[in-house]
Amino acid sequence: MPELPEVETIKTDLQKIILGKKIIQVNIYNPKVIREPLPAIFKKSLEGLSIKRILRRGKLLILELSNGKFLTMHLKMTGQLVTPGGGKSSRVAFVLDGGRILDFNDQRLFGELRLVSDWKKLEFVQRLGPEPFDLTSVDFKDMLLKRKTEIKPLLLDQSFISGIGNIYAAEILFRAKINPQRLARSLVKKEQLLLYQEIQKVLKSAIKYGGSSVDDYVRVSGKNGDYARFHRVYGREGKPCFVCASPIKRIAQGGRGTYFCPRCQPRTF
DNA sequence: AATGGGACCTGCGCGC
DNA sequence: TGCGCGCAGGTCCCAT
Repeated sequence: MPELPEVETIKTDLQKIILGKKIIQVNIYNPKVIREPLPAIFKKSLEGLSIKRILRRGKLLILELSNGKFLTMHLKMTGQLVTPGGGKSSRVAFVLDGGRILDFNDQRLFGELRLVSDWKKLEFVQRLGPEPFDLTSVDFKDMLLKRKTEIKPLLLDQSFISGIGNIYAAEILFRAKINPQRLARSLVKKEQLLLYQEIQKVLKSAIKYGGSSVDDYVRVSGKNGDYARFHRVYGREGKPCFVCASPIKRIAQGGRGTYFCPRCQPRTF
């Protein structure tokens, strides 16, 4: 799915298109993605409301509505928000005033839509760690020292830091020249700072280029994000490292693929 | 606290 | 062409 840069891109795309628009009709093609309230209530409550503000927290997208409630959307692995609608894996369609249709597509049905009175009270949100751009390097260093885990799975842990997913964890560690299996608390000061800086740089740059279209992710217009061409390791198993030409390696960590360059990111313990 | 496994789902690409 | 397997951007839940 969309990680922070993709959700941020969708947020700004949506702001240009649906801000202030009224939701005329909600068509539910697969009720599974509606987590609360019951689908019929969800539909009825939303119809007639307009969209006041669009926010993001971690990988969660939040639409503030004219009655003060919030529509939260988590795209998980394959969720998309696209207009015009009509996609084949459309699960919910929002018909807006003016006739525009915003589709929530989700091939794998992991995505979650909720209509709630306070998004900040969601358990999922309560557990989220800091936003990367709100975090200071001093705090980040402290956080690293407290953790005994391998650094790569830690970057994926949304209660540690929110918004980083499998692609950007790999890209960030490559640029910081840190082996993904290093223990968080084993990083020396210089590495801690470099990691902090690369988190900021990679995420900002990915936002600037509209995110990474690897599998399903597309922008609201249906067009691809443009950051994948800057990927240096993700999905490049066996291919030569752009820096040193050694083959990129893939290992499993916590059941997920990790890509890295064994030469640029050596295991120095 | 941390780690490992499986679950939730659908679809794609690969080797045979 | 068909089949079985591994894999996929995320998160939750359970067991150890």
